Amino acid sequence: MMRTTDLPLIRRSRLFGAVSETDLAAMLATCFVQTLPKGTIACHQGEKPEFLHIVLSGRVGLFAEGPREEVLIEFFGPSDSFVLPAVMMDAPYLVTTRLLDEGRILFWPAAAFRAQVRASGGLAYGASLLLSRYWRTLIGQIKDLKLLSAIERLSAFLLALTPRDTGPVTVTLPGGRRLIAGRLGVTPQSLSRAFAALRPLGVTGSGRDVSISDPARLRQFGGGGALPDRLGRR
Amino acid sequence: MMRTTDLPLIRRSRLFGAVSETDLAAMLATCFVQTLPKGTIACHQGEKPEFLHIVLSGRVGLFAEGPREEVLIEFFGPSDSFVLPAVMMDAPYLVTTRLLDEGRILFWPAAAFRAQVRASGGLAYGASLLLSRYWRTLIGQIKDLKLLSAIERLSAFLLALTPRDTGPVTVTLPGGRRLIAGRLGVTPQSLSRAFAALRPLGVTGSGRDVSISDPARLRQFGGGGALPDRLGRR
DNA sequence: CGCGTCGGTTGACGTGAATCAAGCCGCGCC
DNA sequence: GGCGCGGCTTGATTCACGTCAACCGACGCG
Repeated sequence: MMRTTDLPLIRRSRLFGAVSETDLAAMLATCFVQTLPKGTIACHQGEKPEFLHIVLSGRVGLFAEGPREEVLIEFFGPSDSFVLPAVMMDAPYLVTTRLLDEGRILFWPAAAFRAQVRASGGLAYGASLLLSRYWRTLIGQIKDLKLLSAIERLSAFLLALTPRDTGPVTVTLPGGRRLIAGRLGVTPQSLSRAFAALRPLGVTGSGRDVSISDPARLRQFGGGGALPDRLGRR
Repeated sequence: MMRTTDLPLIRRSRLFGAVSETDLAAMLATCFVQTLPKGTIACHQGEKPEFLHIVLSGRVGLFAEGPREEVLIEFFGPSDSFVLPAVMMDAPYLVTTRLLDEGRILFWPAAAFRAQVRASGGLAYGASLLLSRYWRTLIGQIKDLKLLSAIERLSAFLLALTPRDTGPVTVTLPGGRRLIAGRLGVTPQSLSRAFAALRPLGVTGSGRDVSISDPARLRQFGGGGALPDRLGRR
């Protein structure tokens, strides 16, 4: 169930930055890996966690289910672990997680994880580092939601996808536009209009590919979006 | 600078739940406590952290500064530590923090904290627990922002302030209405209207005091707001 | 006392984004 | 080919919330 090619991916997660090889091997003894098809629901909002999940390949989305609709909160990519807070606290999931592509996921029994994070300082340190990064991405998102217009949020989001200090680029959206819309807190229609509004500023493309002719110009328009730490791929 | 009455408050923070008395004493050797007046800015958005701060008394607000305005993101109360993620990662503050009342604050030099969290598994474990709780409050807030109307958010916010399973109560808002408005992502005027809209549902009161005649009725109206873990006082 | 200030409320109006509703295009399938 | 379907765009209309502005009461102060 666990391949030799999985190990380097597992090692890369910040969770294990301060864990020795031998300790890591012992920890993984209770875990298993599964390849799951696109659309699989790994956690369901409201239920108690049975496993900590770590993404080895593919992408996963965190979805918030509301009384009327469901929106994406954040993407996770390889080497990210998700629902760590729920597992740590043994509290019900606040979100539903769904695979956005086919992907390989590491399953770590929740009780075993809690025991090990209490026993291993290195693992606990890794967890706090990981959670620190996640906190910052959420703070960035809240700032965007409260302070920026839809167009500015899209602009900031696109800029967060582009490498720093680059010329014209084309970036790949981490999902269909329906998903991006949820992530930005707007409807798909409004997202479409926002793209249209950015066209005069050099943003073009269709589907998952977006070209930005002049990132610097876009950046000065966006007023400086607040997404310094980004999750997902890489 | 540190009083004997401070110690119990320090102990109460989840940060130290798994730290022994003697270790705690050693950690606190590098720290100091200050009483600061209302309005003091403890951290300024964009700067690098010099200290980890822990609230011993009073309340602290996290503010996001945008291009046009500034809004409150979250409250912190006694036994909370703030800007922990920035200190952990030695990265610039994403927010500005300001004392909402006069308060006593523990200052813990950032470099010393980082060294100790790497050395002490108990401290790292406490940090990951604390950060887990914070993650959940932010997720709750994002869900509210994306899925609920202003009135529903106010309803959910008020309910998060009231004890579970209670009859008529009067709760105390953690700040003036201008602050609450920012926390809920609306303008003060809209907050005022939202209060007016909830009046028929049994929400009355002025200033910082709000009476709720029938929390159950309010709860079923709110569609189940998403703030299970609350920060701030207590 | 008169006066200014501040926090909050209320009203009239404007606007950004949601909603409703077509339309377009690429794709799989009978 | 003809057809249905899902993802995306576009237009017209509606609505929630922001904006501008007036007003009110509490408070502090000369």
